[in-house]
Amino acid sequence: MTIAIIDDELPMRRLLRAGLADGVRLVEAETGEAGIGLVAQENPDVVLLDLGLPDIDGIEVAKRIREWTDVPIIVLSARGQERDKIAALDAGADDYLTKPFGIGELQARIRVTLRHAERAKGPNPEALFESEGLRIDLSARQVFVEDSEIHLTPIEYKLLSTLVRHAGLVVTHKQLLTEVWGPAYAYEVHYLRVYMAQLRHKIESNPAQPRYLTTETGIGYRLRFT
Amino acid sequence: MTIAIIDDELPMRRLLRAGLADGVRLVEAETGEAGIGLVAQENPDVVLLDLGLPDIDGIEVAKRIREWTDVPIIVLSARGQERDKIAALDAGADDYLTKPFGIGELQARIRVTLRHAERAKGPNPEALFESEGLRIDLSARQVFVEDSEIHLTPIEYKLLSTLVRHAGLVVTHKQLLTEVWGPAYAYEVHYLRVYMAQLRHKIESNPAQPRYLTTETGIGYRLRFT
DNA sequence: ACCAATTCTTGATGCAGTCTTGATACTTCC
DNA sequence: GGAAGTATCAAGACTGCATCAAGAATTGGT
Repeated sequence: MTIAIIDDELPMRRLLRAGLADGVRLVEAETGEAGIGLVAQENPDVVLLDLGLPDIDGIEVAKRIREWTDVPIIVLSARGQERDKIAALDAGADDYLTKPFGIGELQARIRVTLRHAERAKGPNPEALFESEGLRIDLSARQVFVEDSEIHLTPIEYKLLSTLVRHAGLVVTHKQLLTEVWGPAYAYEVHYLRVYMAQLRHKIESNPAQPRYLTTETGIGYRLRFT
Repeated sequence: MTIAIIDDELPMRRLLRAGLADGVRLVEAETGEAGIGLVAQENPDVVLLDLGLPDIDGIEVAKRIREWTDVPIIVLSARGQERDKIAALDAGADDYLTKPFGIGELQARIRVTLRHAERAKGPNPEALFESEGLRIDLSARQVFVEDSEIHLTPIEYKLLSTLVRHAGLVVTHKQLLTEVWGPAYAYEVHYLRVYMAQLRHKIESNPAQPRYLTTETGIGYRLRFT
């Protein structure tokens, strides 16, 4: 069992260390960026996240982590405002505790998330797609073609990452549109065509005969493995 | 979407009705026993549970519900003691809000539980037909013949998947036509002939003497196992 | 707060793949 | 042997796809 702590305050980390030490491996980060990297590297079972980080906002950290993993995130924050809680929970957090909190309650809430994880566990989605000349790292938000990094616009990246999360499977037009542009755009198939063309130009060596981003006529698109 | 409320205080139930009314069906019970029956009967998507019930304790209600279902339980309680929270969470509750709480926070926490439930449903089981040289994976929308993938057009695929869903059984002309082309085409048997021929050419090694896609003269077609 | 650069949206066009339809030959059962 | 049901082939109609390009909106830097 591994628990990741993303918090810049040493006293809080000490408290957590003292309260969680039994048979658990703790890994810690003091900034948002470091925290995201830590989660990507350690693949912990639970993430304890403070909102008041020195670099990026905790909400943003939660969103970034949610881009590639469903690991339980429990927010520990001094902010008790309702709008902070709602924002954090909707950003992908699984629970929200206001400081100060009892360590026993935190332990109980960790047990709840583990119970959920136990029930939900299946083929965990890979945070990395790698195939010959193409490498896509969802946790680092980086795409490499033949070992050189490629710049993608936000929509291009979101579209590609959606395909990566379902790598090998057909993803329907509707599914892509709702996940990338939102439910209101579920039938704007033209957008997909434009952006698939752009992605192919950036990723494929011969965009007219794609190796990776293949068309499933009448259905959607697919990211092929080989 | 159905939400079950187990609470004996009318003002609280009124508050919840007002705050959750949008497109949600609310079912209510005032006692623990009635609440357990309600959950069993209505099979709600979320249960909101008060701990201070007139008959049995809320903790006990949570345990009883957990004996047969994983439906999300959110405890709403006036008791703010840590030991109550721990007891409730360990009894099977998924979240614990202390009264008074903001209705917005409750809505957000309900969204979290629904997210979890969505994820726990997981990939649909047994969407796979496999027999000697033929493999059909409905979830990936892929068809393999002798380990090499076969490309099917949308109608071809829909037709084959309909046969797969009734693998081994005879599927009538009418049934196939209504499921693939729609009710308006229920008697266009000619379409079936054309597409069955195409499917056989793609799937059978000897289309004139089909091993898998067999004709049931006057009735329909069948996908044989061996 | 402004300007420049990037990114997003939208329309138009040619093309490829898919569907529909008709004609014809074959098979099976009575 | 005839009739109903079935298989096959092929061409035109049609839908869906790729691509280019220009104006609108947004973003980032000063």
